[in-house]
Amino acid sequence: MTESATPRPQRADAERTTRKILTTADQLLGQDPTTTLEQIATAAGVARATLHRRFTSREALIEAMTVSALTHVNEAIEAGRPGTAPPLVALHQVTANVIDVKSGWRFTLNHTHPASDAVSTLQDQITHRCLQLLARAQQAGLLPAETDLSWPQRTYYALLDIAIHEHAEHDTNTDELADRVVTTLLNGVGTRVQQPSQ
Amino acid sequence: MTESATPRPQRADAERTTRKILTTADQLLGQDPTTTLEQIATAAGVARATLHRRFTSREALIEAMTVSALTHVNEAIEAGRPGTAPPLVALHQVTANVIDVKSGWRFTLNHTHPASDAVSTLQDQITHRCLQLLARAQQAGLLPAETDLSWPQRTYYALLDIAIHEHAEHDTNTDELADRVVTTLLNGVGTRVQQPSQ
DNA sequence: ACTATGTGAGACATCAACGTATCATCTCTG
DNA sequence: CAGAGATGATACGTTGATGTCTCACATAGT
Repeated sequence: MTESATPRPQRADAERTTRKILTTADQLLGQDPTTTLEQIATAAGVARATLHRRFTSREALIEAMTVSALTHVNEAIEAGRPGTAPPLVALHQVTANVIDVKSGWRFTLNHTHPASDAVSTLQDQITHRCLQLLARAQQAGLLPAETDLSWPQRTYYALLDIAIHEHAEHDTNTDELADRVVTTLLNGVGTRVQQPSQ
Repeated sequence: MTESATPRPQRADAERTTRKILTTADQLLGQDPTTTLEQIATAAGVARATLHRRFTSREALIEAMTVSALTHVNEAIEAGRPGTAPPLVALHQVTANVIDVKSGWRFTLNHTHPASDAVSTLQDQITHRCLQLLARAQQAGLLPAETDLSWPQRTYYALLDIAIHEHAEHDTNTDELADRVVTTLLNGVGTRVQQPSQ
């Protein structure tokens, strides 16, 4: 399912260039969404013409970035075995993997772009896997049985974002961050016992 | 401290226009950061020339938006008496107020702009008040004593963002959202509360 | 009612980003 | 090695956002 149906196999050379452009673009656009295509090309070490040869327009570039990023995230999630490993284990593993991958796609994955069909398919897959994992956690008694999972999901996403930020800024260890995310998700940041105030 | 040192008092008429431009700009830029000044002007019901008269450039507009938004947030926080009310009460009240205000400044408050001196002053005030509130919560035993407050702070911000999103999308009741934010912040979404054994 | 101030409409100039095309040169792939 | 493919450099045309200016008209504030 990876690249079985490619009509024209791209030259290895070119593929590297494409990847370089995509990652560089995310990096620059993350700092400033109005970054010029020329700036992106220069930073990627290619001529502006080359960038235009690959991506007919800015939109096309962002679309490609989105597809690439979502694909990587999907793979990262899948590598955590969210459907089979014990919920707590899967939760940690998936979290760690996603933190690593998402750190490289901070712009692409944060702004909600118009979403083509290819993109929304990938997004649905991610959402589905996430909800599946949370549901399994729920069945295992980690989450209250009657809870609507959308709030936990949003919370999980938000905590992931924090962790990704920390990861990118301070190079904090991924596993430590994953642990903090999972712990905070399940237990919050408060003290365990309800204290008699004062 | 509001407008004591204004050299030329703006006409009431004009002030309304200014406000309208600022809020409209946030709304449109939130949907698409590349929105044209002309689109903003049109949506605000003014001529493009008028917008240019008020704000010499796009940068100046965003700067003004930022100052305005941060000022409102500051007031919203202050209205929750974060320094004097009982921590849990203040936490809820501040949260509710901020949700309401921030809902109207989703673009401005989400992108980290270059930060002028005026802006960073306001940001510092906000950060300070937030940390002050969390520290009081910590002293009251709501947070573990030895914890570094930066993670709770980030978590709080993130949960606020979720709530604001919900508020803007589904018109969910502010107090309900504030409650959910505070509860999630302190307890997480897991089933941990009354489960001493098993 | 009078005046300073704000506004809309439109014309105008500018400029940077974008997109395309060409050609010489290089590099992969078989 | 040979040819197909990829790239860099450069030039060119187009477009749209931006910023400025003018003038007639409206509106607020007194």
